[in-house]
Amino acid sequence: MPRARTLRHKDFKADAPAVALALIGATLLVDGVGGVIVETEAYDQHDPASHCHPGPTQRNRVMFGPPGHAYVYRSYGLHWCLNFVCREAGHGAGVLIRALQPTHGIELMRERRGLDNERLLCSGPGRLTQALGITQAHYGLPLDAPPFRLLAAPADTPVEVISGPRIGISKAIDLPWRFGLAGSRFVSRRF
DNA sequence: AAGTAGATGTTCT
DNA sequence: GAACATCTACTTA
Repeated sequence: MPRARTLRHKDFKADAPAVALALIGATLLVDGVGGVIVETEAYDQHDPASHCHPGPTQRNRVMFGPPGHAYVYRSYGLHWCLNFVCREAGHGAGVLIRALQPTHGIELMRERRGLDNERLLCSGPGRLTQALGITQAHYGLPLDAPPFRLLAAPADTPVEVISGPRIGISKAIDLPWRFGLAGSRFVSRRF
């Protein structure tokens, strides 16, 4: 099996829904721990549900910088959520990573999550950051350098992607900007 | 299976 | 103060 291609800056120079769709099937590792991305959501500046909708602020500033970097924020005071910055500088846009199928470092993820059930290790944006050890310390870091590793899905195995409305928001609820790997049991909720 | 409450910190009005 | 890109534990059926 050939070594997978590392995703680079260029892979994030597209609008958020296109990047969110393309990321399904890629492998995300943080210090060697992680798995296959099976669920994402797109957010961009024209979208009232997005953190970058109001323009640059202290929290969202990384989304107005170069693509291919991590935007990390705290959700409901308790959880960290991981986004990938996309599109060109000057416009805010990002892709929320919502679920992984665990493949690497499963024992460590079990310890961090305090759970045995593999299906529940990374099936939600707050769950996967806990399993991978992501915190504010990762804010703004490039995705093509340690501790991150981001590998493209093998080109010879096509992935079937489904989409639907995003979860947990109250604005722009009809945009079908949630993407998932068809049939995966590791998504946070059924489509 | 489905619904609800409560935990908690940051951002915004 | 209110809202919030969430999760868990607990209830009710």
